[in-house]
Amino acid sequence: MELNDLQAQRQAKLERLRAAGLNPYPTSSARTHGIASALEQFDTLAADEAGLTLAGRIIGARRVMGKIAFAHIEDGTGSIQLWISRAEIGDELFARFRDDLDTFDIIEVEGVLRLTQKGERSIFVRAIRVLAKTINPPPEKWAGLSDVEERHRQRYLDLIVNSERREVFRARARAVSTMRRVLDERGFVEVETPVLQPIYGGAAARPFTTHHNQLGQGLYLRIATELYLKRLIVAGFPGVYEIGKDFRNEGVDRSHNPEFTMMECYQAYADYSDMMRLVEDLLREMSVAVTGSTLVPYQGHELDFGCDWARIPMAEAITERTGIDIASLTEIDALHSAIADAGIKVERKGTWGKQVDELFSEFVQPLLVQPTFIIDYPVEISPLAKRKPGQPAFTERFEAFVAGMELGNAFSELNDPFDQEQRFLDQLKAFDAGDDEAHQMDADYINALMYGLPPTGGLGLGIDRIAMLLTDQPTIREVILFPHMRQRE
RNA sequence: GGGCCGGUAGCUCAGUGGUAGAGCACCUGACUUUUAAUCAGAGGGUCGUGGGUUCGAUCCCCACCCGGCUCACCA
Repeated sequence: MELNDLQAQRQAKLERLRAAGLNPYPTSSARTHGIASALEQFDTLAADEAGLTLAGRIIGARRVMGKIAFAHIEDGTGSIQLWISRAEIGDELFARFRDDLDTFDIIEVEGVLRLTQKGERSIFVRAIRVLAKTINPPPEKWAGLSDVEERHRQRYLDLIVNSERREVFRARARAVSTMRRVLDERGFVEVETPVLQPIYGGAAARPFTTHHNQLGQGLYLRIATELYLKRLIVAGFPGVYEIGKDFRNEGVDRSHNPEFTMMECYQAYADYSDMMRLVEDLLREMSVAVTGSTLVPYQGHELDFGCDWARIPMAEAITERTGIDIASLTEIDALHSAIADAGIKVERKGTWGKQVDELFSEFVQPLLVQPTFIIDYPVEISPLAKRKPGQPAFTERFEAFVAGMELGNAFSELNDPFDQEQRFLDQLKAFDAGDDEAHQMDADYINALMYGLPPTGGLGLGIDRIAMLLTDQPTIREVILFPHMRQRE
């Protein structure tokens, strides 16, 4: 291991500890209290002059004077000041604290709680022991670690130094546990389905590929859990859900990470309207659990998860923003002509469904700040959704939008095996025509449908994006502990 | 993938075609109530990587690597 000067100095201190017969990495701590609990009981413990042992990482500067020293330790529950008197602990231990310990070292102190003259709650130290000597020095005292790349690559250091960021991940955990609680209470069964799949499906995306050596089999990392979960509704579960990682081989930006966490749930004898109410309920409960309110600040907006979400048919939304009535322009050429006649600047797409999606993404989606359901998507871009009665070109599908971001996708699940087979065949044609995100044919899924899928409502929600909203973070990387980074030499 | 911006000490950042700078941190010394402790002193650099131009490149040119923003693509 090559060490720089600062690391070498710390290693030398470590060797001095060893030379003095001290183990710089002992097996356990004799801690009697967490710091937060010691502070809660401070008055009582201080009055009793009760001896206690605390442990933690030295944070901030050590303030060492000739015969007295101060420092703070932090243990994940809180932080407390150490008050170290040379007269109390003796010359040798005082010198060891001064000469062989550093900021970031993890130590254990025995002593009594006592207020300093300045009134700070402190532990008046009678003994010190090293629990883990650190080799790497801390970043700058005030600016801290601010380089975004380093914060993401060395998340552990980011979270040590910028300890308030730990709250973002605690909040994310509260959001997920709330989601689980709500789903569990409603009778959904949490299940786990394959990540390694011989056929991928359930979303429009390019997959990662991998390989099983012993079986000599090519495999995909799942892009969605959808088709396996619906097999379980066929199997007789009244409702199932899975919270797990999906993997999509696509670009990285402020709202996309190649691996991301998705919650998908399916409910027998329900439809997409039920899923809309479920989304409303989930986000309402999650926002309260995370922020204490249904009014959530996000990047200068105030999002309201307290009331019912707007429900706007996609065709209406597009007509309102562009003047183009996609419902009456059901051929690609007619749609292109209308776009040209209206003088609308938008990228030309090769198929009607993709063109509609493009109009929507360009002119409608960015405006959807408050929670909104866009409903009734074109069948062409919804190969797993049931057709809308009386409007066969559209489906009972919605996507949930907040702050211009798509949070989720849901539909009344297509359960007609013949229609489903035809949709897959259409997807294969699209794939052959160059749409590399088109679905594969999943014959086993068709076989499952042929045993009967009850009318089912299905929903997928992006957990990372919800975490962004509820913690007011501008990018998905700030709510992912270890976001994908290009490998560094 | 395109465009723009960036990479200099452990960290945060200045800077220049001619010996590489600051603050913090670190090290040495002083100091018995600090909390951005204070005071005095010292050390610390393949200036992202590789080429090129030049008497001389951290600086100019080219390529590449890594990142940020943005556009494209996408859930």
